[in-house]
Amino acid sequence: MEVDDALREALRLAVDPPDGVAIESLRELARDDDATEWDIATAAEHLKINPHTLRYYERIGLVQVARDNAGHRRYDAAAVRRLVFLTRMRTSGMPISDLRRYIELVDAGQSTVPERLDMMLEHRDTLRAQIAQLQLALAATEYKIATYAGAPQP
Amino acid sequence: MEVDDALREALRLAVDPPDGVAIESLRELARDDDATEWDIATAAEHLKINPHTLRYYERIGLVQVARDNAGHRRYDAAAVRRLVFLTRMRTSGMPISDLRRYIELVDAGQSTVPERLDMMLEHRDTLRAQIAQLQLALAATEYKIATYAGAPQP
DNA sequence: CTAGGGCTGTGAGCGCGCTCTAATGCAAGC
DNA sequence: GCTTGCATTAGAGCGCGCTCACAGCCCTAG
Repeated sequence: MEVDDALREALRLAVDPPDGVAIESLRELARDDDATEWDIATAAEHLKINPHTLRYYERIGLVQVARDNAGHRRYDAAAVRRLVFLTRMRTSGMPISDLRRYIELVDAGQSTVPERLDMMLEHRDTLRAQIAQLQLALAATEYKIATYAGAPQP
Repeated sequence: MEVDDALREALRLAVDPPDGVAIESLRELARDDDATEWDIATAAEHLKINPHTLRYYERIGLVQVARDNAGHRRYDAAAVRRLVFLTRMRTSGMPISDLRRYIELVDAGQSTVPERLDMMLEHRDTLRAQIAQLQLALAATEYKIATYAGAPQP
């Protein structure tokens, strides 16, 4: 069947790892180069988010950030690590309300580990479902591309 | 290195295909069972979107839907197929403005195939990037899970 | 000493994509 | 015939997550 072949090909393209996730991107999660002390502009640049958003996150209690003697924010390694995690969770669709809850738990100490684990397990499910969705969308897109490119003006 | 092992494991979990995308989910894209004639409630149920949203999509020109003699919407196979595609694109983050443009092109006929192809190619890039992002988020989540579950109250 | 630029906090504004409201209408069942 | 229920339309409203505006402060360069 011709259509089935096209579908299978679209599926293959959609599911095959695109270009490999670099392990370096992960290492930062465990890293601890405690020399960093960034101002808000630098932090925003590295995290690729708007400085306004950084202030906003602090306002709603997602991070605490120390000030220098001019009253300006100084982002240390711990703050940056937390923000990396937060932005990862945000870009993967975790709502701010959940993040506030999670941070609340983190700040409450070790006794909250079980609930945090629950949250992460749930988010893992969400992520898997989301990835599956995106792979379907990718397959649909590949299919359209094949249709459009394969037979130019039929 | 212990940390590296944990990272690699998290990565493996994140990138390995979770439970396989069913090819059946794709087949509907090419299907043509022209017997379908759904009212808005049925269509909404099948597409898993709010009836209000269906009306909204029609209002902004994403689909045209015929009426029965009571003036109620009747979704035929063509409309449903288009809506399946539209919702897939929506859930994968394509903005409504782009979808309007795309539909405009589709309705304008074969001569717009090259531009449609461009749009799909661009969306494919977006999707791949998005999936990569999600896999990073998933890896981060797996890492947290491993931390929380692996060493209960260290 | 002064001007400029970038920071500060806080409240308001905004864009997106729905989602609901309100007024009205048709159609089947009792 | 009347009620019940789901449909219709256009327009208003809303929740989320930023994003910006404003007024004031501090530091540095000239």
